[in-house]
Amino acid sequence: MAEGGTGPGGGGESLLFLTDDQLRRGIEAMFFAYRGFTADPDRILAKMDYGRAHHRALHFINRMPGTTVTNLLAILGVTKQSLNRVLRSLIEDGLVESRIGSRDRRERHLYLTPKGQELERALSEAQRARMRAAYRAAGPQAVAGFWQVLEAMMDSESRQQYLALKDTRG
Amino acid sequence: MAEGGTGPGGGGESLLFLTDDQLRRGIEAMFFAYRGFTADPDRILAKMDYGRAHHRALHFINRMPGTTVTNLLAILGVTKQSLNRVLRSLIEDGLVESRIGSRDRRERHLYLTPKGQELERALSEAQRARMRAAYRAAGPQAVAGFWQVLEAMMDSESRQQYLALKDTRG
DNA sequence: GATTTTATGTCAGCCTTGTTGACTTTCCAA
DNA sequence: TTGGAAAGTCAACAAGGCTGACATAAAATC
Repeated sequence: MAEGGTGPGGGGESLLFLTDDQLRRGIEAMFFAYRGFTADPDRILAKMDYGRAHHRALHFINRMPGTTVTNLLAILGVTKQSLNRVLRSLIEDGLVESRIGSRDRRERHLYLTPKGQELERALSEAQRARMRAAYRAAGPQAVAGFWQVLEAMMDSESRQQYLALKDTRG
Repeated sequence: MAEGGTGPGGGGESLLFLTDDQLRRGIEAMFFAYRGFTADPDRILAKMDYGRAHHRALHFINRMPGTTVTNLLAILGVTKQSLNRVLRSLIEDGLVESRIGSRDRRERHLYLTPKGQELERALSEAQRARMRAAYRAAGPQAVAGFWQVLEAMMDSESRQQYLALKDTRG
């Protein structure tokens, strides 16, 4: 009882934040927060004939205009058959344009059309609004910690993809 | 250049952390981190005939022994048909026990059997191990910020459920 | 006591989004 | 010129969401 929040061994940092209860709290926070995170775009998508998979494709095509299908596959972590079904509907509906590569004509380079940009904008603005509110409520120091923990939670491959995108302007 | 991290207007807090780039960073961090968050239990579940839905049911039955079906429904946010499919297989396989309520005999109270506890333990330990590593890498201050932002991101109903669980011992 | 409401379970059917496997077409590069 | 990579397609399947309809038991209410 004498130690309070300063740590047991006097070794400097407290390890109280590593108890099973604190870990469980993080697990449940991730579960409930992710539900909120997806809720707003999901409502928009439900009105059209699209799902979360379409949103993810639109997001990353917007972030990496001209990306190839193979690259998108690696980022999304799904099979090409699964992605292809999504891409096909986006292309048919005129949201995504697929251009044959000039250097390597086997490759397809993906771009959002103006219509695709419009939907992407609506979806991401809904998501940004919630993120903005959360940032504002928590403050800049909390946001820095939020990034740190999430980054440390990623698989190394995801982390590399995340870091590669991090300093890229949208 | 002169302002650094102290903010533009001298109004106290910097608002640099609210730029669209910082919001986008949070969005992508959630996407990639959630993938890591579910990866380890998913690998265990894939060996058995279970999925993420079974994991979620096991988690919350473990956290709230004796909970009713209706309560679990509210927490998981799915339909009773969807939950029932999952519960039926867990009960058939002897991981979950469903006891008729003593006060209200319409209610079913749900408990993990020893076998269910064993699987839940394996799944949550995999998830805790990753969370522990992330906490350790980021440090206690970052963890506090991580909780704050996630909590602010939840819908109010989810937040109430989260807070109700937060101070409950497992 | 009769009626209504609540809690649960179940059947049927649908959708999205993931999977594997087999196969074709295109086309770069050795 | 031929092997193999990149892209796309078709078929089949599964998990896990959904809606709607319906059944049953028990509690609550009139």
